[in-house]
Amino acid sequence: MTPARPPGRPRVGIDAEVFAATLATVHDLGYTRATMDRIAAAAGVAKTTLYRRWPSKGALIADCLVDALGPVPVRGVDRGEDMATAIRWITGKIGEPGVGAAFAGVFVDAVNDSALREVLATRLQEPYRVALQEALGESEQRVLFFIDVVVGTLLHRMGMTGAPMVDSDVTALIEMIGHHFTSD
Amino acid sequence: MTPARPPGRPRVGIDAEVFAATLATVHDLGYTRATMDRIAAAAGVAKTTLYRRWPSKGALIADCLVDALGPVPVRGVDRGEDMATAIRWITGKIGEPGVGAAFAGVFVDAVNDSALREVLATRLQEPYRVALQEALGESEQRVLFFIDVVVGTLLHRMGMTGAPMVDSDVTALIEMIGHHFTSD
DNA sequence: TCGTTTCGCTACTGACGGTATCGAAACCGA
DNA sequence: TCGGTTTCGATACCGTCAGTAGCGAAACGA
Repeated sequence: MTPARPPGRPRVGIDAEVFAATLATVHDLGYTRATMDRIAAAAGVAKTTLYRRWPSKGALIADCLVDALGPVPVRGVDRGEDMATAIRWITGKIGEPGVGAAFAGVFVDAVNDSALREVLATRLQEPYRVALQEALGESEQRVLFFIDVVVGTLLHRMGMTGAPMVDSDVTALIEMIGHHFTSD
Repeated sequence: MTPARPPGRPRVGIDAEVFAATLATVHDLGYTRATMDRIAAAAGVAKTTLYRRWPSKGALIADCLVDALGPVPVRGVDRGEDMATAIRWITGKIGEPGVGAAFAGVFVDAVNDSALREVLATRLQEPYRVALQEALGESEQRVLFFIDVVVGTLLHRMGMTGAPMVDSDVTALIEMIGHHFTSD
């Protein structure tokens, strides 16, 4: 049932090394200084190889984030618990080295790049929107609002101060949102 | 008491035209394509003149935003009313042509530019933080949290969809925040 | 008219995203 | 061992854009 391996030189597992090198470079130098040349050098790969696998820097970062984030850990039994879990999960992820800076950087790039915005909306936001809609039993509009508030708040703090949000504010965020989504 | 006019060619009111040209260019072409050459051309001014008055593109955009936003219209009598007023005010401003894109663009630039982040924090956020602290009678931490939630949410929606937040979601944001800040 | 300051213009540098080309490496099947 | 196929590496290159240098001219006050 496994498709026959195509002939030619195989695509060895370069993605993992590229993703790691991308996050490390972004963590060290920031999003704008993390050039494709530097990422390629850090991964021990030619720059042309990057462009053979990803159409643009934004697409590489987006895929890197998809890989770094993984699925949202919700179980679908208790709505309030799932919301708190999701908020603490994404807070922790954004606090990981390079993830927050990469997130904010690609998000900014997307503001004036409709193609990248499409990539971001479909590859990043869409899976989490669907998962949260099922787990929380909320409408699409309310889940999108939930994502806007959580991610927007965390990224704004990250962009303004350069550091992730402190725990007491995360707790306040959880209480505020939880109260809003359970008061009806 | 007015300081004697210095000799030499006077600095005529170029700022207003430059700010208008900046917002118009950003509105037409987006943040990244709004190059300093294009802004200068739209303002009928040489590019070198821009760099004589602002040290970088980010600083120009930041000053342009300060000019476009103006003071926050709070009166300091009713806390809930002032919060709703402030939220609707910044929502409307971000929805104005070019303001939202400029805001998101300079915010992204600032993520990896500590100098620009300093400019943004002091020239943009600081005055509003002080005004809101006085009007709302809240601590610095809670006002900064308030700003993170409001601006972050609006910018995230703007960046993800390319359009400002619809009115029903703005109302939900006001209710959620108002409830959170008056429940103790 | 002279001194001072700002402006416009042209040309330039350096960095970066992205592309083109060509030869070599890595695999499969025969 | 030997072609066929595909991917990779290296180098060179283009276009764009932020930011700078230098010079002459314009706009004032005295």
